Amino acid sequence: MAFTDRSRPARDAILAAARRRFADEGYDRATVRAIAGDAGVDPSMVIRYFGSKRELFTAAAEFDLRLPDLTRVPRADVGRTLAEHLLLRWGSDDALAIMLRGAVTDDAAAERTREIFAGQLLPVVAALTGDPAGAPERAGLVATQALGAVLCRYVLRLPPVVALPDAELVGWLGPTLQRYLVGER
Amino acid sequence: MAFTDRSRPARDAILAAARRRFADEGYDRATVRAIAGDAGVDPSMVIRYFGSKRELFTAAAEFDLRLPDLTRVPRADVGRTLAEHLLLRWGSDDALAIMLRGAVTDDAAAERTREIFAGQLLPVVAALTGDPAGAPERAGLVATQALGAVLCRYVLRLPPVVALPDAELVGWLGPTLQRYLVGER
DNA sequence: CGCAGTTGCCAACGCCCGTTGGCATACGAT
DNA sequence: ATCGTATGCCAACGGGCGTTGGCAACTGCG
Repeated sequence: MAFTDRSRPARDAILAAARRRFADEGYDRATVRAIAGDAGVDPSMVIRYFGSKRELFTAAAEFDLRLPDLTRVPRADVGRTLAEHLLLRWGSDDALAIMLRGAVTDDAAAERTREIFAGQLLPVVAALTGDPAGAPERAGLVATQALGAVLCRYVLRLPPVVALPDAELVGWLGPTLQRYLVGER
Repeated sequence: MAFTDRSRPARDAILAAARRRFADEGYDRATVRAIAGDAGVDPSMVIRYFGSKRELFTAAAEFDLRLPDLTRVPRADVGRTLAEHLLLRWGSDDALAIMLRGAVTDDAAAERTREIFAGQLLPVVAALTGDPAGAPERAGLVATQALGAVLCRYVLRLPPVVALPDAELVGWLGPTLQRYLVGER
């Protein structure tokens, strides 16, 4: 069975609703029925169009972090540039919340997170550093600080971290990322 | 209804099994039935002794991070000391995994995390810094790095972060925490 | 026009969940 | 020894879940 353009609005609505629900509630709590309700669609259509709840999640968790090419910014600014990008772009988007909430809940989603890490963050770091052997380690360190910040700010909502203005947070995190990216070992 | 010492072994077994399950699977996936099975007990006993699944979680998530008194270590070593404590103590324990997995899944658990943050980490930081107004901000920053490291290492299991030896990880994270704790703003 | 195939809706299935109530059994205070 | 009560087990409940199959309505191609 194939799908025609006629069902595009429905499929798009389902995907949008799924992203919102998965981001807000995580994999387990976001129910197919609720997603269908948000999308104004029957639950059975969700299964028809996406196969299963898990496949729907996979489709919803497909995203491009669009990391900047750090080789094109002055070497002294790479930490700040990355921090800005992570907090401003990822913060406003649901992408990272989906990723975190899903990854913590679901093993398949955790695997997906590792893929995104290996496929998107690691290459950027590897291209930047003159230390190819140390690239995975450096990328991992960057992840600890970047994901930790997103976690505390957008998922746990720790009050002082939420209250901190973007610029100030970038001011703190930038040097940390700078050191992890290109600092001495 | 009160409980006698006779049921202590059962209650302890339930609590231990709950900690393991909540840490491994998060709040939603850890079922009362599975916990009871692990503890060698009927599911109904879990409810009888703890009231409900949520109350069981609350009991299981009750823990003391036993943060060191940083005012008793040389000021230059506070970052490294804290990093060591977080990774070595929290890493070997299930406590933080319960906290993270629960907090991401469940609103009540997220609130609990905020309480632990405010009740245990913040005072340590406040006692340390000469900058009382900046203490919450500094504690928040420490949380981003510390929880991020635990997240990447023990929950997401990012390979490079898992592979990094404890000592080396402490070597990277120590200076970061040092700057957040007592560095210039 | 006729027909194959997509769409949408409805009802239902089977499953597992947290939770409850009842009923023997074993204890411990009196 | 007796009795109140805590313990343990069993069976069941109501409910929500993901998923399935069938059936009407509509579409677009020949």
